[in-house]
Amino acid sequence: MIAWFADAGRDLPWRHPEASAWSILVSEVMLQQTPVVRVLPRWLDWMDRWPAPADLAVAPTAEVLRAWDRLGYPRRALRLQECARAIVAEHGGEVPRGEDALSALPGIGEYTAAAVTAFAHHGRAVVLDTNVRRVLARTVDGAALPPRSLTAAERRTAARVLPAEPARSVAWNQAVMELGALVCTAASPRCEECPLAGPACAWYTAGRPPAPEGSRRVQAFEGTDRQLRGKIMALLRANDTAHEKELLALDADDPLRVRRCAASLVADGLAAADGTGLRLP
DNA sequence: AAAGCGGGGGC
DNA sequence: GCCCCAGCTTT
Repeated sequence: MIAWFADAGRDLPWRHPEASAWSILVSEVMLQQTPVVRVLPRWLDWMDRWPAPADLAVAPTAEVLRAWDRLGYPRRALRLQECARAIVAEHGGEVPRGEDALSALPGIGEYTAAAVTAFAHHGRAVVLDTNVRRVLARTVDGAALPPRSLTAAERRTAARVLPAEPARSVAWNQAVMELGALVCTAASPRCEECPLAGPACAWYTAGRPPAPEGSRRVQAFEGTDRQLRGKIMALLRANDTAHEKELLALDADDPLRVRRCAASLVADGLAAADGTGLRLP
């Protein structure tokens, strides 16, 4: 798998040796639930503008939200700025080492703390993202897909198969994640390209049995508050402000819903009240 | 453990 | 139209 990665792995800027720990942390936050191809241009622009935590810490939040653009889940942008401020205030402007210290930062959870430890600090950490979980579910458990939410059993499995030697564990984490992203994909895995196709993969050996019916249920999006919040944020990014009339026009049939979403954006710190309308914070 | 939280691209 | 994407936070 590590040999496969050396040959087939993508050349991504946050994987370059000169990438700072902060730039790697930023990439990990942007990549939370967002595909690489969509992150790439935003990350380049972001790191150009705010190369260090101290730069982002003092940036106007409205500008931060505009730079986040349409990466989705804009609360991540707020958390990232809070994270930068915490790093400046509590860690002298340097990304702290250790998963506990990292997890204590805003917007940094179990996965991101492990990923920063592995990829920025080259330490041994159990990195369990959606790709790693799927590869382990297939190779170790012979299942088409991992459980819906991360289980203790998955953590045990991952800890057991992770190489003991730190440098090798980093290479392993990088390789298995990339294998899941490029080859061992959720919908149509390319087993013919996979270095593990054969006895190394329990699922392949079992004849690639399908996942149980209805084991996945995606969140609805059309017509949800999430979608309307997104539309409101798009207005604010474009114009800085949105008048009440523009907001209500986003869902002419349900002014209550518009007000509810506007209020929730204010509560989240993503927008501020501006007369009867909204503006970026 | 489940729900809420964006947005876009692949099939 | 459905499914998925380098998850986190709150309930």
